Amino acid sequence: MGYMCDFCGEQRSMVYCRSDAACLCLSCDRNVHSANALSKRHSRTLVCERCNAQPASVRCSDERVSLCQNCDWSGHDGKNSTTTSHHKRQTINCYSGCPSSAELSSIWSFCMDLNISSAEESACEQGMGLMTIDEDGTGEKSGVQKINVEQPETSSAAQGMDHSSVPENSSMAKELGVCEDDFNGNLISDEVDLALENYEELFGSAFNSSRYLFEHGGIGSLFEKDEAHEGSMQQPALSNNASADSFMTCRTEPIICYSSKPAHSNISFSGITGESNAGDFQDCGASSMKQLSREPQPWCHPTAQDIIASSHATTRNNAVMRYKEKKKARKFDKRVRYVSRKERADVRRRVKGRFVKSGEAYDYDPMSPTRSY
DNA sequence: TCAGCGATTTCATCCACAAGTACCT
DNA sequence: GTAGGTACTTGTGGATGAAATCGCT
Repeated sequence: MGYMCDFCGEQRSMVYCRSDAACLCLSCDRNVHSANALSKRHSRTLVCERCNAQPASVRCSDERVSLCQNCDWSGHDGKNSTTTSHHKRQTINCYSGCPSSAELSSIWSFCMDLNISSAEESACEQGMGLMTIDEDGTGEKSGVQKINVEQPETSSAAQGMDHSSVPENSSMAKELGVCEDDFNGNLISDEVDLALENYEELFGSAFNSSRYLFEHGGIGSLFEKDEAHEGSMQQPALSNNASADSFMTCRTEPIICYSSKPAHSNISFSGITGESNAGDFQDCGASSMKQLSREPQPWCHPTAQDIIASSHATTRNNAVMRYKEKKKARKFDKRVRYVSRKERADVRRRVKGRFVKSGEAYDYDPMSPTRSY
């Protein structure tokens, strides 16, 4: 199972383009970003080798992996391991333009550590060799621009958010959109929507990988801190009285509302549109939750009431997280369903952004930015 | 604390037309 | 059941303006 290039789907993705929100192999990166002047300006960086979904911001020289901010936090926050927090980390610079692998090596001194197979490298290089790069005449071979990324704060500083900026508990819950159940205890979808958005804004890039979540202790691990803090097991749900601290200590967004009803019957996702297919619904829906609810949860205490309550809360939590993942993907990853139509639209002439009939006057031609009048 | 106002951001809309889909013969 | 023809629907991206939001007084 690899994390393949979003463009060719053949090579392993190495580079993350923020502008395109896409993970690309080196060859496609160079290919795509040599297409025009605008694409050349796209800021790219390595893709996180842990979650394979976010742009890497630091390189851990001890583990020899590139990590995004979230994975850096989770891996080096000193809570998982007292040793990892002392790992040496190096800022990963972004770049633009169309650098060769050699130039990338100059940008990233650790580039020699990258796990590029020789075959892959050669394939990429071969691909690069086939490309014609439109130089900008500055004498810079490929117009590569090195962009400094902000030095990530120390893990502890980053981890320990400035609580002074956090609203009061009640208002915090309101800020986060922690939903007030209606009289039936139902989750109000719009408020969930708001909650997730606000949470992302507050916490920066989201910790969005459920796979990672399960690999690192499962959902139960989310509440370990609460458990320790509270001294007793609480249901992993947050009521209106949920403390802000509990939000802050759970980066994995257990923004959920406890309901006495089965979770899957309460959640309606306003974000689901006509574009969503059946699989989308299933993905957010009850089937997986039913399955989860049958599975023993690690945090459950053996009272029947707790088991039922925790199970409901857990399924709801899981559903919200899955919904959040999907929403994030939907928000940042505009999906082109028909490439041919996109290609057509990309070359169409326009007047003030609107398509015009062929042969008529236009003020914008994507193929040659000239005017017909 | 609230209202008012300008600045900034977000989002829906428009356009032409090839491709996809549904229906009929 | 299959093939061909016709009519209708869908989906693309950039510019734009309306609406929402923000920040300041």
